[in-house]
Amino acid sequence: MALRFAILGLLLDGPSSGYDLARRFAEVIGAYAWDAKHSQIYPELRGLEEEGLIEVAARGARGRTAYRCTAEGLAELRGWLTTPPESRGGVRNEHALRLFLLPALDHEDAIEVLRHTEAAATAQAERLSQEVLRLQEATGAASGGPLGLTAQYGIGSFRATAQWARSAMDQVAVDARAGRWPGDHPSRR
Amino acid sequence: MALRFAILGLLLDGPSSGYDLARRFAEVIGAYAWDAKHSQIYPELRGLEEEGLIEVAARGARGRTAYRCTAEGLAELRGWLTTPPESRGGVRNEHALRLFLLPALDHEDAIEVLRHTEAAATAQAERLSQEVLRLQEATGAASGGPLGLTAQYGIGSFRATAQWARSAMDQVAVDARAGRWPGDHPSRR
DNA sequence: GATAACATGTAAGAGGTTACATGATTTC
DNA sequence: GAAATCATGTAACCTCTTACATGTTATC
Repeated sequence: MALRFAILGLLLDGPSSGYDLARRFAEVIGAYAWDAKHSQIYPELRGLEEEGLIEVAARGARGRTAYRCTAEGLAELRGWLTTPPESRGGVRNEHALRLFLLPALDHEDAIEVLRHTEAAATAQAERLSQEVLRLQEATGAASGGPLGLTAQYGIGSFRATAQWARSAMDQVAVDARAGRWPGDHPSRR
Repeated sequence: MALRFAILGLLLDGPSSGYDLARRFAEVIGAYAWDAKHSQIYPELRGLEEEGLIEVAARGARGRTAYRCTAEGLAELRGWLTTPPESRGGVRNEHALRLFLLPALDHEDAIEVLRHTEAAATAQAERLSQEVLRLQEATGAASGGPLGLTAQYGIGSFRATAQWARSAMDQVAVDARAGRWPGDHPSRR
């Protein structure tokens, strides 16, 4: 379901071909919010056109077909955005899973993994901060535009992760000293 | 790939049947880290057994088959945990996507959505805080055990989201007053 | 004896990835 | 003219969800 709305949203920035969309997924949004390959995009575009949510805006060389979002498409997207996701069921977050499984490692390895987590999250937050500055300059908007807002969200998440990792290292060390770290006793689990 | 490691990790807490695992996914871990249904779990258990990563620990009434993690299974899990995810490609986060698409809404609806986001994130953080307190009491560990650590991670993420949403509301308001909010001008996009 | 909970299984289909495949145009 | 890039398509395969299906044991 989400893919079609991602496409509708991207088409609001101007007519795009499947090829254009694939590039924007791969180069930009794929790193922040949602990813998709061309093999998924082209069939979806056909579906969206059949439903009247997008229409052909132009045909160019090499069989290029650019689409635009119709009024119906915009209405559909707005409807989806203003309906809160029912959710509450079924997180599927590999990062969180890895953290949850950390007690399978002995405390030294666990701390090592947390060190990596902390370093990676800090680096990501740093990278996005640069990105936001660049976007604010480029757009002139306080938010740095839609990408700026999303990037700011990413910064907050990564900083929270880094902070959590530091605190978790301490807690693992404390538990390990007290002989309470599960991964140090694989036999009696 | 992740499912098999989730199962191996769960089996470290003691022998479990597919039914037991399904319940733990549905009632606990599914809300924090990873979810799976029994229709996925049973075939995976068969695969893991064929590969020697788990073995039958007991057979009980009603065809119940409990498995335990073998030494090979633990080694496999530890290998996966200590190998950093290559990632860098292909986020698939519906929440982030929704935030990214926010500029498709007029500024009033966008702020309304952000208000919801803020309220929901705050409530989740609150709920998890209670949970951590409970886990710390129950386990006697500073971390509150593996679930406690994962829950703390969740708290940090939700607080970051709530904070971001407050800041985003301000920025949308500023951009809207300056006539720079894209969703207020659907025609000239 | 009925009902709830335990326990496992299969099948159809959506969503997604990787790989294979093809051809047109631009650029050097 | 070769190579890179543009541009689209298909097929096999994996993961996951939903629904259908079946039988057993405990509890009231």
